[in-house]
Amino acid sequence: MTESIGRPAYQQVADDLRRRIAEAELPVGSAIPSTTKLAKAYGVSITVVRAAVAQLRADGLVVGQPGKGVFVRATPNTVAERAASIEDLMAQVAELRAELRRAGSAWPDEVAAEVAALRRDVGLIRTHLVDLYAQLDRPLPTTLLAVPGAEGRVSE
Amino acid sequence: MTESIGRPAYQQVADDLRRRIAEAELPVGSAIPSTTKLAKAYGVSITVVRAAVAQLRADGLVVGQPGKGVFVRATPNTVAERAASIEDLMAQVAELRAELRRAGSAWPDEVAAEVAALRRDVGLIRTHLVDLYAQLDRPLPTTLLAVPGAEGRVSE
DNA sequence: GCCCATTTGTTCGTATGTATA
DNA sequence: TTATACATACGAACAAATGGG
Repeated sequence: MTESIGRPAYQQVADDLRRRIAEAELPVGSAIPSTTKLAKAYGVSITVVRAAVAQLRADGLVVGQPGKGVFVRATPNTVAERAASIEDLMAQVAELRAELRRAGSAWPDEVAAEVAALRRDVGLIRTHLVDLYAQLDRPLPTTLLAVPGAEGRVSE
Repeated sequence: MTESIGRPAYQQVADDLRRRIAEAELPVGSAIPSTTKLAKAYGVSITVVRAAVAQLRADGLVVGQPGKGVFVRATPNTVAERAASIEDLMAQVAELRAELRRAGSAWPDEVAAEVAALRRDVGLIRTHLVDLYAQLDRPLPTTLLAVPGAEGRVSE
């Protein structure tokens, strides 16, 4: 109606709600307007609002409680902030590896095996994260690429 | 018949389609039956079928082409691979912590602190991956949801 | 405790637009 | 051109949960 662009109405509503959540106009923990209120505010039908909210719910941004409302669960831009935690994790792994090398043979063999398996899985996760960033059409954080953790040679 | 359980009809249809895709009854690359055929086959309305297919599409299992059909894009196992690695990583961390507790004083304190920090960051990584899946219009792999001790609480 | 308005979640039917064959 | 099929959008109805009176 108001928009004549090709993008579907329910996605436009979902995008606007994502923006309002990101800009803290709809803070985390608060309830978004009800379905009927959103329909009147955006000038669309109930079906369009339901489709938009269903998309946000599928994304995990909001969670609905029957009889109460739909509440904001997280913000879309927390992803970029949490990307730093990856860097921290890699640093922790590197530190742990250094500690392991320093301790040398004082460590039980089975524990060394556990740590090795842990390192392997972290590398796997890193690979998957790279793939996910690629699918997001978002540049991979340089800190994630610069991590040399994938190639740790412990005397084994 | 299938209404004996409280699970919604569209989720039951989605579950059955996932099973048929996983068992290669609907191979990757092939087209699933049309909306009307599925509605008649399952004895439900068009709306239910469309909701089920929309869920599969959000999970990245199928992709729809207007005028042609809905084609299988991947198997649930493939999609669940990334989530499974998370599960393994968390299991490894749990095992490592158990080993740490068993070894007792044999472990240096600084290493114990590193492992604790590592465990904290693994939880952060999990939430990070959840958000990445959200931005990919894929809500959550079911295996990731089924992770034991999956508290949706981010310390916030 | 009971009734009632509100809200979400689900389901139904139908109509229109667009793409494919 | 006609037919099929998906995507979107409209309206309507019911159940369940919540909260106020």
